[in-house]
Amino acid sequence: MERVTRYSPKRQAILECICSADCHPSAEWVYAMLKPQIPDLSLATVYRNLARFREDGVVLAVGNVDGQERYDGDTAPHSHFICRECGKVSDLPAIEVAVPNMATVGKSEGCSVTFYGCCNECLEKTAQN
Amino acid sequence: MERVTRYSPKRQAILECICSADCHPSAEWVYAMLKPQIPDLSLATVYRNLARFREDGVVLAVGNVDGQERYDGDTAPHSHFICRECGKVSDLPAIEVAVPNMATVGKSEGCSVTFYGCCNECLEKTAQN
DNA sequence: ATGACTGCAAAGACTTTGCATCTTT
DNA sequence: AAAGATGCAAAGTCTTTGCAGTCAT
Repeated sequence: MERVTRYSPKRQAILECICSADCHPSAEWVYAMLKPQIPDLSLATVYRNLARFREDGVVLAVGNVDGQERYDGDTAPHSHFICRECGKVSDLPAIEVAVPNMATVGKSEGCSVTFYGCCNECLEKTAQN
Repeated sequence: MERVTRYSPKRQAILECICSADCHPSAEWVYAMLKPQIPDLSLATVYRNLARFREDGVVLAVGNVDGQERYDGDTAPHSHFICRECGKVSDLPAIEVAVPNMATVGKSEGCSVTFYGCCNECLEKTAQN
């Protein structure tokens, strides 16, 4: 009953694209990025593989920005900063988080720490006006 | 250029519903909850007011669970636990978070700490089988 | 009266899915 | 050959929006 995973150049390309990107890309972004090199790539394939990667824990979902889910190929623990103006997602160091009452609600398997605000680029733009 | 906010019994009901709920409801949930008491309530009205509340900071978006955004009427700082099995959202105490490199990326205006795992109810169900 | 609020239905946006075809093993 | 992977287009979901009627001030 084991599901076999076969090699696929497209899957490989999608994974490498996410892992080499430093922008925490969306499915659409990955698609747009690879389409020139792989003309017969389908957006559905990107979505299908992204879902697979997430199941396998190879990739993490960072959160929804302007309606699109953003992914991170870096699974090492760290936190994020999301700009409310331009939607840019930046990395921040990992933070030690521990909650006393955890046992009262359930068993934690992961934690996401996300800061929201205005990135430096957008702050500058605002200051200029 | 000021936008005036008029009184509306439906808006009032929606806000009270969210604030009195302890389940971090979705738009659909609020609608289903109020529909019996307010038969001519429209789902669009729930969405419109939810968006307004969020703009005004009266309500917070907790995150997307199974495709639906969940809201929290408690704006006091605290963290959340989301069960991957049943989607239940539970409250946890606030956590002190501070990141050294914050200034390198932008100006933080808020922070969200969310734990993911399996809630106690689901753990029990799994254990029984 | 004026402008805000709402219902309804249509439109939008993102993501998933069915099916025939192509690939990998 | 068997089963997985993909393209394409259709379908699904959640959410937003246009418009005309209703309501608060």
